[in-house]
Amino acid sequence: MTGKRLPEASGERAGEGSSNPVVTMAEVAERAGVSIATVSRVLSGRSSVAPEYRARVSAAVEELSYRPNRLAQNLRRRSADMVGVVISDIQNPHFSEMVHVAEEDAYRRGYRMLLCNTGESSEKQRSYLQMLADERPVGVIIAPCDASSPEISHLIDIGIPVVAFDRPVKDERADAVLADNFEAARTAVEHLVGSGVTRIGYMGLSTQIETGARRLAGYKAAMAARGLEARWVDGGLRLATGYRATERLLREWPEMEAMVVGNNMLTLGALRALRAEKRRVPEDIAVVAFDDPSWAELVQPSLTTLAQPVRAMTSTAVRLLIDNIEGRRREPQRIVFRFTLKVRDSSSRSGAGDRQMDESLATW
Amino acid sequence: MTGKRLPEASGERAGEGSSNPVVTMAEVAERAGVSIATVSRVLSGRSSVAPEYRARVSAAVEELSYRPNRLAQNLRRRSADMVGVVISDIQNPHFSEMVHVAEEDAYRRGYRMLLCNTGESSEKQRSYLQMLADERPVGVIIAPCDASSPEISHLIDIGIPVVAFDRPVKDERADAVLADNFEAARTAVEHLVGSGVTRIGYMGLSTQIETGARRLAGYKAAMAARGLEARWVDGGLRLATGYRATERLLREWPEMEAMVVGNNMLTLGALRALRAEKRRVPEDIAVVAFDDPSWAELVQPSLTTLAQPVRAMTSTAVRLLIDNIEGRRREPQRIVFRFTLKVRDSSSRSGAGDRQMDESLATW
DNA sequence: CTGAAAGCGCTTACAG
DNA sequence: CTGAAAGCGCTTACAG
Repeated sequence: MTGKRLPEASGERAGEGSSNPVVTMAEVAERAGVSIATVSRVLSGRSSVAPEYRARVSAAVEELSYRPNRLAQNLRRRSADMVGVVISDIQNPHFSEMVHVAEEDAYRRGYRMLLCNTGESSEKQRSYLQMLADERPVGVIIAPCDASSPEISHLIDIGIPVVAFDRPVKDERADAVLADNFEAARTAVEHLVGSGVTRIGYMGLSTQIETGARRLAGYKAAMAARGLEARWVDGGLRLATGYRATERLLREWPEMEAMVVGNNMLTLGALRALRAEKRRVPEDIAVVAFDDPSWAELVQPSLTTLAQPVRAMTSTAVRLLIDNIEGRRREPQRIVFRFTLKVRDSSSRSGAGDRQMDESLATW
Repeated sequence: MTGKRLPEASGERAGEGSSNPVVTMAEVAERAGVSIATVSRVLSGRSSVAPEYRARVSAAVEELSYRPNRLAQNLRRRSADMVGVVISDIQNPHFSEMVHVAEEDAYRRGYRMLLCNTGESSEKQRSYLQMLADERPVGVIIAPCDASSPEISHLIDIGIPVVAFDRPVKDERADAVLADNFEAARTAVEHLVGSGVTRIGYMGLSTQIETGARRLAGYKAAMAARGLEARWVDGGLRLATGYRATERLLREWPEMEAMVVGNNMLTLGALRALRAEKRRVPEDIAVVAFDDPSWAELVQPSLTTLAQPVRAMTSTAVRLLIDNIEGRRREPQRIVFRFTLKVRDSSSRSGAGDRQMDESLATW
């Protein structure tokens, strides 16, 4: 020991009558008359401690309002008590709901949520995954915009389990919670065919995104199976691109009788375009849309949708992650959920007008 | 030194040819032939280091792909490189947008986002604030459902700055970024009066929430100033309660000609109730709604709204927080933004029908 | 400018 | 069951 040193800003008191805001385990130990190891053991509950000691420690913890320093625990345990959630767009109601449920479930199990929004940029995704590798969350749930970025494998390499949500990832060690987008698109086509139309177009989510690619594939397969001509446009990711894509589809295929729309943001664009082009729904064009946002019932006519069980999917993802974290490890799992077709007025060519009129006036 | 001990799971190699996944600062120091203090100094850039040493360290960092251990940094610095964001409902588009912008701004400045969703429960808010005190984020942005919970003051006591968003907090040491809800409600009333109606009701956000209380107060003041009778109902927080409150208001005041609605979730309920009661908008009831969600233009007729500058408000909140964190501290600030009235068809009693007909067909 | 050392506040293997 | 001590991987005041 060479020089005397000042204790660095040790426990600066709040000044007020209140107790010291930064109580340490050593102080608890002193008060309880035990070692800090014993305090730690009582708090963790993972080793047995004599009842008397246990009581004394509990009392001291109580009296001092002691709270363990998470930062120290994190360093020791080499991991932060957080779950990383990587999504592409928090403003998409699909992900808002997912984030809501994930946060709730994680919190209930003792973990916090670190939220990362990639905006569908591979660049940002890489940067976030790199950051997550540094922050050492206990696990990561990701709806990847780039399924094969090496940072995903790196997370798994360093022991951070990954669950893919909505969209698969390349690395086969990751769990995956998906929805059957292919089948859902097929269902939409079958429903429309069933209501008497055959010239069914598809205005889809960017096929750059796995979800978009699967939906398009399902649409094409269903049309082919029926011997119908498939015609589609790529609607990108946002309202504005959906609007323009819809215009294009209408221009290229004026005889179109129905359309399947690739997600809820695009639907906002599609509906505006249809209105601008003076196409009535469902009389001129029947519509079935992916996702089931809260306004689906409100628009006029109400919207037939393909709803994903987002709550169940998210809870499953969190559960898979935490099973993995807490050692109930198993083979990588891949769980696929089904969509539900919610038939409302936008897809019923016949009688829709009447039904509407029953429920409301012409305008509302 | 008493007993020999095993190095605890020291740097378990990945097995693959890849380099050791957990490189430490000591290894960088060794490789560069300097002390770890020097490595730290080079990396932090906060002290001057001889150019040659600097170069050697940089090279070693590069060669070993060294990344500092955040968990260790956090313990040393006594704070995690995160911003806590506490909101009431991520599924409300108002907060989705806020979270989106907050995350983006924070990330750009080098901080991550810890997201906490209280669901308007004071209980949950307390629990989250307690948790945040443990996690030691560099700062917290909160839209409080309980302005006076002592945990807010506790955060400030322990040196974590707090910025109130949307709704003020009791503790005067916190900054606040607010919108002028009182004035906005007044604007809505004036707009409706200007379009020729006088029997204007208010279906409002729960007055338990500061925002709701201010909006109601603004409505009442505006009505009083005009010598008009104010009649209102508390619409709670959600679509379903908004629906029922609207029904109640229509029953109690059948002569009502217009209504101001307290937020976007309630609006979904109000519009459904109006439709169920067969009241046409705007012919029977003109509507002005708080918030400007993406579907506002889509519903038929399009919705006149009071839009908050959410993006600017959020960026301001993040900036205030980070100024505080990075030492550009000043007196607590209180910044109030104004709403923008977006006049669309739902509030124009005269000519609305025609205008609509011009832009679209009867149904769409 | 540089290094040796203390210390952040915990957890846990070791010895008793 | 319990305590002393090492160690998690950094940052920084101190001495040179």
